[in-house]
Amino acid sequence: MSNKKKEVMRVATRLFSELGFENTSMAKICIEARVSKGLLYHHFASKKELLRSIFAETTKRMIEMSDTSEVNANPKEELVNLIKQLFDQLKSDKLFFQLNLNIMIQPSTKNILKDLIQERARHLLASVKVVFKAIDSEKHELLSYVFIAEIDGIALDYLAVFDNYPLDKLEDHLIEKYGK
Amino acid sequence: MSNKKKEVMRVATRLFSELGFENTSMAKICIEARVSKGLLYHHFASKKELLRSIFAETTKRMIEMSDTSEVNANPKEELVNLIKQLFDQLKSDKLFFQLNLNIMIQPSTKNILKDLIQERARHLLASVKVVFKAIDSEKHELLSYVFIAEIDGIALDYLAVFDNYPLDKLEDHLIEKYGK
Amino acid sequence: MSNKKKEVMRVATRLFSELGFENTSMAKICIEARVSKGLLYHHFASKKELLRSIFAETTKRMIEMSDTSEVNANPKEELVNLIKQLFDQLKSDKLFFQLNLNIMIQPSTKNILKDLIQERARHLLASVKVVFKAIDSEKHELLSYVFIAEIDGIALDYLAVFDNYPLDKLEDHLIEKYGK
Amino acid sequence: MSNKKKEVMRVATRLFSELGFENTSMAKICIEARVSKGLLYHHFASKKELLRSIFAETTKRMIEMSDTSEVNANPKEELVNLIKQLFDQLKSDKLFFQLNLNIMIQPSTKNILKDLIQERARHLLASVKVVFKAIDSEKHELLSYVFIAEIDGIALDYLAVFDNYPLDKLEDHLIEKYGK
DNA sequence: CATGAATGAGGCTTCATTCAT
DNA sequence: GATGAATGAAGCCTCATTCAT
Repeated sequence: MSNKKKEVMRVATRLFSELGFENTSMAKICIEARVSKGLLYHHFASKKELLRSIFAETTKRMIEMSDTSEVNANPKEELVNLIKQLFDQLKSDKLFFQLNLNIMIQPSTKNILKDLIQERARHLLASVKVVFKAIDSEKHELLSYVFIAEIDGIALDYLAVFDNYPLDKLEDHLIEKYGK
Repeated sequence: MSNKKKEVMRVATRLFSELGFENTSMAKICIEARVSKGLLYHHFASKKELLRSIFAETTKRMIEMSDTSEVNANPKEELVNLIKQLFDQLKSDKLFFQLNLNIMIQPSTKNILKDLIQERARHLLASVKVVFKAIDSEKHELLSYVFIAEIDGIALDYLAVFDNYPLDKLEDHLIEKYGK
Repeated sequence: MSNKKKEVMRVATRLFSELGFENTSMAKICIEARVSKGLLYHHFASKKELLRSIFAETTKRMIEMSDTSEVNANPKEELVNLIKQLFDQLKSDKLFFQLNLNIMIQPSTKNILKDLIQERARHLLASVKVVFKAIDSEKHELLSYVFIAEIDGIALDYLAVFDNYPLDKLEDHLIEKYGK
Repeated sequence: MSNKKKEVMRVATRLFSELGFENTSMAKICIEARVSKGLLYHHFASKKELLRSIFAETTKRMIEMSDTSEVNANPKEELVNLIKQLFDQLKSDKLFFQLNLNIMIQPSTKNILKDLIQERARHLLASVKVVFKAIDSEKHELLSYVFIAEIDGIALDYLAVFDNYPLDKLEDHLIEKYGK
């Protein structure tokens, strides 16, 4: 991928995160990426396609990351590691999580990304299920949904609902709960 | 409040939910509410004010509802009732929940509603705390945050992430977990 | 119809004629009509609708004109009058005829106006048929088509094909031919 | 002329016909002709030049065709043959005629082709005059103009004005009229 | 001959908001 | 309370053309 194309995606990701998809104009992206409108549309057919490219790229990276994480002998340890990893990301890249929540909820962007969201969700669920199957094979599906809901809910409350959210205490709580 | 003003709020709520705040024009609201632009701006100083009015009205209704729910002798029963009530609402008024998630996450609308969101969150947290205090006075704050995160996460996953979300199974699971 | 709306139609008609539909920007129409873009779109939903309005208005005027022309006792005299009238218009309002040829041939505009063109053509044919029926009841349909083709062909050749077109000689020729 | 250059002209002719000159982008021509933009501009200095090339090529073919038609002893038979030939072309290649009408009337394209249109018109008139001179030497010029107007008008009405145009009946009529 | 990244002006349209009536 | 004409900035996107490779 050409340098300028990458730079456009970088800038667009940041602006979509900070301002929201609808409030980020293609013109602003061009200016900040130091690129002409023509070039932007040379690489991305539309604003929607740009969003889809960003979302797909992100999903790809997520999947790669989870796939390369070594399979641990102990599933509970694995869960704890997963929790730590998620909370680290949440702390270090608030904007990125906000963007992802954002575009999955906003009706317009949600429709644009319908298929990609499904794909990502399926993959995430499958990954978590593998771990829970080793812990409780009977209720592993339900437990996976609960686990994901807890993480998503914490992210949502942390990013969008509460001021002074006790993120660290919640992390400790989850680690204790799932690590036994 | 005049009939036309109410109708405007009704229509705006629906359109904001269906299309998102940024994708709903004042013109569309006027047309669907059968009201002139002049009248709309007579009642609401701006689009932001309209959104704030809707959000505030919703918060007011939420608070009234939780305040009128009789104080139950048994806190666990109370929790179960709360869970049932929340899931019922979630099932019967998806769009409304979507709107609320939406505007709390979207950077632009979030800023418009900053104070109102805080107020609502504080109230919600306080209500839940009261219940958990009766169950486990030591960790009641943390448990309240977890409880809210679970509800929010389930709503989020149900509305925006998964297809075929097993909402009923999750409800049963929560009822069993919190009702002991 | 408000003054500004009429002015927009006047200006647009002139510019479409002079420059062609595709080469007339909405911005130019606004500037020359001294009207804001917002107002233009308040009155006309799109550039296509503006064109349709102009075409429909023109058709209306044409039909009114031909309907009010007194029914002449002598059909041949009537034909001669019709010819004179058409040539007068052709000479006095070249641009207007050019616009009409233009938009009926250009594929994009033709599609926009499909129904209106059909309607106008039907009316014109019917009017001419009435006259020819009184002259030659057997072949009146065919003769009407030929007559219209001659007029249209002359207009086309005069406006778009030949330099120094002998318009007056052709008028005299037609008058003699059809007036016997 | 290289294969790719020919292919570009073929594709451009078709697209100009189907969509109109203004609505056909150079990019689209490149895609459909499977040619890069660089190559297109290597062969044609500009979009205008491409149009001129197409128009000139067409004129050349027209002239060759009429020149190779053997000089017939009988001018009336020659006229009838000419009529048949024109109607055949009109039926078999509607789009091509539409393009030619199109670009001769559209103000922008008309200006681009001014000289080429004149040249073609002069040639056509001269050819027709030769035939009519043999029939009626006194009024041959006027009759030539009328004949051309009839053909052009019929083409125009057939292609752009009427639905269900009785093209065959008009052909028969002309054949009878001019063949005596 | 051939490619495709890159430009920047300009096109159509939408929109929140104001104001005279 | 109520109407709708009017504004002008800004948004997404298209396009002919150039140029380094």
